[in-house]
Amino acid sequence: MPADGAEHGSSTGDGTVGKALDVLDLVAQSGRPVRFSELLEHRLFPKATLYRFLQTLTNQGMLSYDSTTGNYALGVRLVRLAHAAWAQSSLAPIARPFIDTLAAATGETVHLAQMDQAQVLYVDKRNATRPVEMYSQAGKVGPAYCTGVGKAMLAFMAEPALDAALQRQSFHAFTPQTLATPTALRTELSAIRARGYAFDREEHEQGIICVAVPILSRSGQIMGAMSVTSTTQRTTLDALEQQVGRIKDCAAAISAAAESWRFPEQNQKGGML
Amino acid sequence: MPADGAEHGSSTGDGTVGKALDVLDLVAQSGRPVRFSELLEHRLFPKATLYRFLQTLTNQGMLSYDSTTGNYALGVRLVRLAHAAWAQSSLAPIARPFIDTLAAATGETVHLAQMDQAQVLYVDKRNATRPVEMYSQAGKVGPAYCTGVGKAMLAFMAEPALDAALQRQSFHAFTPQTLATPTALRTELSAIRARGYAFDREEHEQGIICVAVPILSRSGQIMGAMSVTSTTQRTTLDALEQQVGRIKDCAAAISAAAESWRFPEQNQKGGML
DNA sequence: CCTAGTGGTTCCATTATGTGAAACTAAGTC
DNA sequence: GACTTAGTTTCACATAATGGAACCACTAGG
Repeated sequence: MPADGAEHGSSTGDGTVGKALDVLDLVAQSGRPVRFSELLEHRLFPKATLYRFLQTLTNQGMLSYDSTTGNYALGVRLVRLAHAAWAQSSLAPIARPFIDTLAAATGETVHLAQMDQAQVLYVDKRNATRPVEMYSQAGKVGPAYCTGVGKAMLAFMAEPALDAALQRQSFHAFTPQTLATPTALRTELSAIRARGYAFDREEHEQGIICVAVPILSRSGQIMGAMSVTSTTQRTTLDALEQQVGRIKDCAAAISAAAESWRFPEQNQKGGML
Repeated sequence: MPADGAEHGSSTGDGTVGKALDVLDLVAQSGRPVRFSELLEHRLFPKATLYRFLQTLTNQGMLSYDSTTGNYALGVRLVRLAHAAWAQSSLAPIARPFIDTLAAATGETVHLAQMDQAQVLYVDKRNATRPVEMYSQAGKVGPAYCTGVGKAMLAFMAEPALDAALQRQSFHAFTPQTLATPTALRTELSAIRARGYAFDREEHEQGIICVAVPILSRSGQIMGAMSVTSTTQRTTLDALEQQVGRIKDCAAAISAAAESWRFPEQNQKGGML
């Protein structure tokens, strides 16, 4: 019984379906339409096997195939599925109004993120100046160990899941400030847990700082995190920290909204809240 | 669920992977987190089989499972994949600047759509007057036979594909103006082919009109379509038709951009354009 | 306390399915 | 015309999916 934690087998784990999804990832990772032979070079599967997977996935609309160039690309069916995923499994639709308000109030960039495969997945973003850019921004992934939202979420994960997640961090030192070892990170995480929110002290990108708070369910489960981000030119960490009350209020509001959400249709049966 | 459009390729066709994806669709269709038993009621698979698929998909992050409520929902991994799909297989990223310009110039709503499983998939949208509401629109699907973009694309499809697509239209008469038979539609399609662009004469929604043009590749392949949409209150079809030159220019520009795109990295090897 | 019912999980013999080396075709190249 | 390189098909074989049935874990009711 795989509890709902942030645990994913990923690597060619569960049977045929898992393998097929690996192929999907392979195409996604390459970031552009790719030829059969290019995919083959990853040595993930033998020729015939890979071929069969590509056929199947194309058939299913998960991949598209351009017969003139011989290129495989991710299929539009994914966009359709993602639309549904977005609506039902991410915090984004619930959080939207709150994030709008926060972005307007702070005048800074606001990120909403969730955990996916031990990485940070940005599910929404408000850039005070520019309007939102759908899948171009949302859907992006980033490292967990060196971003504000990432650390905020890690800090409030249960031990077994946390352990698994830490195992999968790359601990690449993007900047001199990056906490590039598991121990350093663990120390930081308990500080965050005590403090209730996290900082990004230019750990991922030079000049970029943020303050991030976790979004917890009533039962204490980590659902996501949000951050207010800025640059060292525009402001300081201390100044950002002034906003923390506001941000926590916003997170609490999102959490409450998510709680009472519990999906309309469902209540008709039995109010098992 | 048979509101509009055609049933999609469910058919439980290609092996295990296809079946697993059907389960994914099942969850997507329900539009909210669902219980095991609810999914079971669709009688798509026997108990044990369905259970195994849900396990696998959850493991893979394609579904998420909330252990407190026992609900399955679409997983965030889909959002990540969609991000990639968006970037590599849809016209949206290429078309964006052109669409921006067009929306600004016309002051009307602009849609960018592609064909997915014989239905129209909106991959981008600009609403000139109000702030952009892309989240709610991009990823949405609509019927092909009674929308401007749908007809524009159908009109320029090759016969075998067109035939298959028509087979899958529901031909539900949304309004009195809807072309609700294959023959009526085919007549309209050849008119569109001759004219070079399509109208929507309140065929899908009362009061909504649009003019749509196909986006064709150099080789004549249909890549997508775009439309300028308005209401009968604000304007008339004749007035919209005035814009057609502008729209066609925009479509041509997008096509050209897509052509020259051909994905950077790729040219290094052999210029097989 | 027992019994029936519901919703979910696990077993395991059966067999369908996926597997992949190798053979084959198509299209260039020298 | 011999020689690559890229993609497709075949087929004997073994793995992996299948699903009926048994098995919990609860809850309700008697």
